[in-house]
Amino acid sequence: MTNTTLKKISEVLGLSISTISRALKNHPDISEKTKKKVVELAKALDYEPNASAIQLRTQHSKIFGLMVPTISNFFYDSFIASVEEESRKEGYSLIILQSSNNIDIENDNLKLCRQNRVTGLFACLSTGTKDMSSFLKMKELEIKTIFFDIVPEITGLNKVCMADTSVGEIAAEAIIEAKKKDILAIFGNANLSITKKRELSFRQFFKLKSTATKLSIEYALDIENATEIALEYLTKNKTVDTIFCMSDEILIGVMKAIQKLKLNIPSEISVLAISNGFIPTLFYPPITYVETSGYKLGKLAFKQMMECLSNNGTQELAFETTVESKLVKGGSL
Amino acid sequence: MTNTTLKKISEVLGLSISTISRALKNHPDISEKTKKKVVELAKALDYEPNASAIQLRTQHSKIFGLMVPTISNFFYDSFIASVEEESRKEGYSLIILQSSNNIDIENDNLKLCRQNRVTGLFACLSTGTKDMSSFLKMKELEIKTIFFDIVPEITGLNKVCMADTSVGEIAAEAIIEAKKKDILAIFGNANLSITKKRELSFRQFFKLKSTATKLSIEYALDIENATEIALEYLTKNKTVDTIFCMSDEILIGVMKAIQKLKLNIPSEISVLAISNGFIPTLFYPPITYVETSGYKLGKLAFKQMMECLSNNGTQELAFETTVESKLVKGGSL
DNA sequence: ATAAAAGGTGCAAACGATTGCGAAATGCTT
DNA sequence: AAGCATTTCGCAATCGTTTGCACCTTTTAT
Repeated sequence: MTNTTLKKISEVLGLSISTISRALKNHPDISEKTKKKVVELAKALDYEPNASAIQLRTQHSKIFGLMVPTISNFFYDSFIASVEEESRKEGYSLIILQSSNNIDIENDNLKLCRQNRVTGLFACLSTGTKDMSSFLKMKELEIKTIFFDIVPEITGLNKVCMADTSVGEIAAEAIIEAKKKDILAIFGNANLSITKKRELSFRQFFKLKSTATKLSIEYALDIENATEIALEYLTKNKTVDTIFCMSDEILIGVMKAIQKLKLNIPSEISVLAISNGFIPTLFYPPITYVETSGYKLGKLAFKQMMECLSNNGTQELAFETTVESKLVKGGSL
Repeated sequence: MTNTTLKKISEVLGLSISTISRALKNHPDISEKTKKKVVELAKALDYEPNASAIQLRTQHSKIFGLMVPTISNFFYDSFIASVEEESRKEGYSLIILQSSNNIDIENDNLKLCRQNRVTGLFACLSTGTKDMSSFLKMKELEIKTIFFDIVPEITGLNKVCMADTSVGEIAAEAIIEAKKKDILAIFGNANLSITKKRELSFRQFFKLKSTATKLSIEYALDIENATEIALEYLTKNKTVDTIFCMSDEILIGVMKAIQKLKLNIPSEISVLAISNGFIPTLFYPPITYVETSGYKLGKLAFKQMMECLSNNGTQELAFETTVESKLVKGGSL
């Protein structure tokens, strides 16, 4: 029962609740003298406003939701960390949710967000999400949603992504510049738009700039699968001089194969990855990678969220923005 | 304005708000016929209770807070993922907070938890936390707090930890069994109780079981520092046959040194780590490690939280529980 | 037939804060 | 000293839900 409320303060001071409320908000109606008294007592009594009451009254929650397929992921955890930082600065709390790539859980999570009347939602779609109706329901409730990384294909929504097209091109350009001739490129889930974009731009850049390069494309389901693919190419087909990895998972799988075969990087095999930047530095020489920063994407997503919120009422804008990427040279290419 | 409330339902049905409320909660006072009508309309109107209103009325939030020094960490992210899973099952939401090892932020975060009237808090102390008063304030407000991983030294609090003593012993035992004779053991921040426990038990086990072993102890501040230390020992002092790493960070640093020197594992140098299990598998051969599972710790912490909550009122119990650990053999020892 | 006991429902207060509006108190003008 | 503006504050409704209590029907017992 140590909870201090406006009422308690008002009783002690013999003032009305509304006066206390206004004094604490520095309302011009209240005299400096009163304000001072109130603020001092509030501090002494450790007054902390009840968020539920405020939310109920103002219909405004100071809470954001953030849903990812999984928290344990180099990209997402830095994204989360980034958004959390900004949220705190703005006085918002963050409710974190994992969908585990399960559509039922995803919907449950959305419901939780609605029940908590979150002000906004940062959402990364789970792999299998086709039906966007739950998300559209958020829109009806005026819960601003920013989609990131894995985003719906329909238009008219707020989305932030890595500039996947340029990511593919940067990677291809780096390989061509290094004069590599026989490339094994391993991509992830072929159904995701992110994979499609990266692969298409990667391929097209080669077609455009270097006809002399041999390009083998494979898709890996997980780390083990990437290892298998790499092992097969590296043992059977000894001509491959470079392996391109679309993600950290694939890089990890490929590196297992390379270490197992005790191949020297880059003299015997070159490696290039698309990565958040952590995994590539675990190896020696560090792997050269095209940076896709969850941290930067988080900052962008947050910025966009704040714009959505400030742009309140007027017209319903929807942006699609991207984070540009760059090549970070290690010693593997 | 698509928000359905009890009031709206009551108006449509010509019943009172209280009847709707009770019908939806399956209260025995309400007739089956009425219940059916209400439930159906609620579904049709997509009724979703307003969490703020419920919290305000019941003084009970269905929200947990979870604070870690940083989200981007193999151990913490799996801990978070684990707690999130359980929370969802129980209908709780999770507010995630990072302290960034900054005491001011830590206090801000605690304040956020208080304002949101979280039901419980999972807290991992930041490195510099000496003053526990903010945490004790939580206790006054009857916010159940479970400390994990890095916990306060004072007693009478709920704590869950890895069984750090046995972790040290398991590691020492594995090294002795492998008949290693010249060990470099690198630990982390020497001020943390977790470091002290692990080091002490590690040391004592050697003193007890193997007097013939040479043991060099060092402390690394970060990844780079670990690399430096390892490089120095491995180049100057060629007799070291095993490196023990207290954490993933240190393992990463050490592996950089080993890869740089192109030393063969385990023929030229053996490695043993304490780890969550992810990093060790990135290398070939996989590193042998003593498992400290953030996932398991999360499950334990959650269980303890639920016990705290159910044990409501009666007596104020405080438990200190631990997760046992085990050796996971790779090929590095 | 009548009183008592269920059964079904509604009233109204409460949770803690915000806010439009009105009222009292003060100061100023002439 | 009377009138008016300004400053300072309180009243009361409201947000959506829960819940103790009272009320009105039925049914059941006598």
